[in-house]
Amino acid sequence: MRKSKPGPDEPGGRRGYHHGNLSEALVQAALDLIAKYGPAGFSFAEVTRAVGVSPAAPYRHFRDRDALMADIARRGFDKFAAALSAAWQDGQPAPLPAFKAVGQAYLAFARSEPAYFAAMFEARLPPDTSRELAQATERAFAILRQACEALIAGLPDSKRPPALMMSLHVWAMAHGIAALFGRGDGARRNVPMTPEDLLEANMLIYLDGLGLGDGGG
Amino acid sequence: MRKSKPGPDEPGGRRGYHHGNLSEALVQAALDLIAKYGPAGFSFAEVTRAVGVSPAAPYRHFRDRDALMADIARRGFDKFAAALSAAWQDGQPAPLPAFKAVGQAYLAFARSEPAYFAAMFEARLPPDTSRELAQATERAFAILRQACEALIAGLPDSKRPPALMMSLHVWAMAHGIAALFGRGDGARRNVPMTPEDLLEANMLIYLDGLGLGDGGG
DNA sequence: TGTACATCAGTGAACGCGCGTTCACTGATGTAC
DNA sequence: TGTACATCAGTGAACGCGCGTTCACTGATGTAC
Repeated sequence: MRKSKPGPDEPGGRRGYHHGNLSEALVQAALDLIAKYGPAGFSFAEVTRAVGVSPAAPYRHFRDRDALMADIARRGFDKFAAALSAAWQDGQPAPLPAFKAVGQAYLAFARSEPAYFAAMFEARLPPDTSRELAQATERAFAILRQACEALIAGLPDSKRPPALMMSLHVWAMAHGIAALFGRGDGARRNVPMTPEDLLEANMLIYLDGLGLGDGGG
Repeated sequence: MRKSKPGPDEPGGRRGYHHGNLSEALVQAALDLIAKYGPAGFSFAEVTRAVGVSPAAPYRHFRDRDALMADIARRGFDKFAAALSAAWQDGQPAPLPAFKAVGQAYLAFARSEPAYFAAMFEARLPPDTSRELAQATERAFAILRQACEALIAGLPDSKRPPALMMSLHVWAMAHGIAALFGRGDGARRNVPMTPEDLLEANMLIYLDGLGLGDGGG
């Protein structure tokens, strides 16, 4: 029922009904702290101080710290799915460039939303934390799979790799590069290539290996 | 100077000089806690209780919690380098199977040493934490690079990819699969392939793309 | 339109707890003579 | 071999602090009539 109430029309503005949109404000404050100190770097109490409410206030919205974290991760996967989907553009103008754009969108998300990324992948939330989180994760992965299926469609039947396997590979390559080299925070390693170039090359070589290279596809 | 003192000959045994090998014991206790609760899941105080010493004892060995964590990560990279090196076997009996073994060793390490793996990659230690840590990381990566160089050597000059780029790709692929699907703790995702099979296939397709496939190499 | 009431978001004080860190100390060990 | 001394790993008590969580409460809002 919580979700059925309309939010404030002006983003960030108060509506005058007590705090207005406390749960939203708590999420934003937690994101700021995660961006600065990592997913373990904030406390429930610290978040209430940042928002300017009493330490008991969040209990009206979240059972505990983990529930807040899970909600942040869920929102993160929703935004992530939207970003990947926007890059994919239903495979327009052509599957290959659209596919590359999805990979770049993965890195762009990790860099521009390090707090969401950390909540999604580094918060060590148990897999059964919430249905909403699992479903949001699934929706994001579905975009990758969709892009892989469209690319595979260009191959003759006998040379088609399993779409699930290919999408897991793509996820792993993008995630590996994002996790090791592409995070927005200071943990970046010193390598003489941008994560973007590194991933682009990795994808091209992989696609070549599948027979989907520029020449062969 | 701390390191010049000989450790106990019997592993885990006390030597009778006060605790004996407290810093070792602190590291082991911290590893147990990290394995259970993640890299943020232990406190200095908790570690002293597990070992059975006073809360002030660790200060003789580690400046603070972060210094202990950095030492654990450094030890982890040393063990990791040793594991990769043992799998590589100087490229014997042949570069390709030895190379595959390195990838499998990456996954085996992530699974069998989740606490070290978490300290190495998920503890968010600042990159300038310690020289020893940076050097140990470099030594582990050097094994990957060495394996890539040996494989590349089988290609004609004009078709050789840059060894650094290739080793970063290999690192990213192995790390992506380990991080998403191959950790020893409960965070595993439900996919219908083992991480080992997934990585093996990913590497083969990538090597095919480089012209290093079974047929072409 | 006006009033009485139900709802429930947020208050603020309180609690017990574990934390990191300090300090002067103790006592086992190693060694100089 | 024996003694006196220096070293330093570990003690244990103490501190102030921020934490999560509870509770009866208050007061703004929405609504029934």
